Amino acid sequence: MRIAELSRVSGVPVPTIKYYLREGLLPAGELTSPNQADYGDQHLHRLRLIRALVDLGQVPVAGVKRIIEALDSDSLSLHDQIGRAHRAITPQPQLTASTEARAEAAAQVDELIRSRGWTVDPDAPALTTLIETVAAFRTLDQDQLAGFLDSYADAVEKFTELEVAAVTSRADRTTPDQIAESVVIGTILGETLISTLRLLAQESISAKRWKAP
Amino acid sequence: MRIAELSRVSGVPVPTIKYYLREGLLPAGELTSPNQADYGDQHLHRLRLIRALVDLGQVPVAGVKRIIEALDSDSLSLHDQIGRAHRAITPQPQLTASTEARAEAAAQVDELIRSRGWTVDPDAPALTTLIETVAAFRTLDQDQLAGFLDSYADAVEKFTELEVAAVTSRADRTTPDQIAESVVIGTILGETLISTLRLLAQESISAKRWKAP
DNA sequence: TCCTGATGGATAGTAGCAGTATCCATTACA
DNA sequence: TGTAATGGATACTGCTACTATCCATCAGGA
Repeated sequence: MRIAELSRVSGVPVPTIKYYLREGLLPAGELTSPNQADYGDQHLHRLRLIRALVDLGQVPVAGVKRIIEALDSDSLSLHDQIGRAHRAITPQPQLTASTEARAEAAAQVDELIRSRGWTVDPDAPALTTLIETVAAFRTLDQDQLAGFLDSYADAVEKFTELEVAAVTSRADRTTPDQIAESVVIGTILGETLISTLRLLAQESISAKRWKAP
Repeated sequence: MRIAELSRVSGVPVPTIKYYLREGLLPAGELTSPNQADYGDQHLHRLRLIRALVDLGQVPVAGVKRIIEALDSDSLSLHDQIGRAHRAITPQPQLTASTEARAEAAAQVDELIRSRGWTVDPDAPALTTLIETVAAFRTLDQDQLAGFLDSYADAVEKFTELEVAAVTSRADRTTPDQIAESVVIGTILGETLISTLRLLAQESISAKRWKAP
């Protein structure tokens, strides 16, 4: 398939495909002559993955690149592939909390992780964001929300169990590469799923409780 | 307090504060002379809210403005305030799915909402995103993840119950304005909380299951 | 064989976002 | 009384994610 057809089938404009090629998100097609290349199904698949991560997952292009590099490096263990994908999508936020608020929040988070027996790299960027967020709740006079941290963690563990089940339910039928891809898609698009479901659930409850008659 | 002190206390640079003033995110201080204005605690509080939404919640500045306008308009019912805040943070993604995939996904989502008895505005932008995401799962050969939609919704309802409890637990002690603000903070920072907790839970499980020995 | 239109590859340009920087005529206050 | 800060206006910057243009080929139909 040539680039025009790839563009037509995927719905991605040709200049954008060229841009993804330049950025190394998409592998080059097989050159059949100095100015003709052939693209296959794997290019279409990759392109769809890119668009899903960018459009739905709101992952920046540079992040998609890091994710793809992790997926493509078969020398990495699945755990390391997942770790890199996580790092690629965890924004390192501006540290905005006061030192005291952060220390308090860090203690609460540490206690949470300890009591749940989670194994977490102390350098995980998500940890910083979590601490900063808990601190923000307090700074914004929303201590009661910070108090629900443990219940939030309960519900989150449910998701994670679901996802592990979803991934392992196919483990016998797929290659490690496909498992890694499933995990990445589940992590990123799963978040979009959760947040939109949450919005809808909230809207529904809000309508029942507070809608003007 | 003058702008320099507001900057020092909040950690936000003076030019940025001026930018927020220009954009109407922050109300002007009270002018005590043509070139001196006085800022109070409500300015500091507002500034902290802005930074939390921007830095932690990843809400674009234009979205923060719409949220603040919703919070400030006391003519709106709580339900409408929440609705506007939701709209301000729901991105309208590029429609990327094929017509058939979208129709299938829409049917699944409709069925989900019907079976749960949710009251959802058919124009809710989150609905479009949800349908597009479910369609993307299928297009990316991850049908098994789409199949978990109902279980995801189960877990999401738990969050929403938690949040309603958190908000109403203070309802007798706060004004409607403060309830609306709590809901907004809970919605947006709550999402940050959920996604970082999810990342940590995944990392922990991934370490236990797949970490190279 | 000739011509039209597409292609790969390179380079340059653009729109939007979130600030930063600069300037100026005041004004606070040591 | 002079130095530093302020409100307000305008201009500039860095970054991201594309778009546009150009060009020397090259495929495929008339």
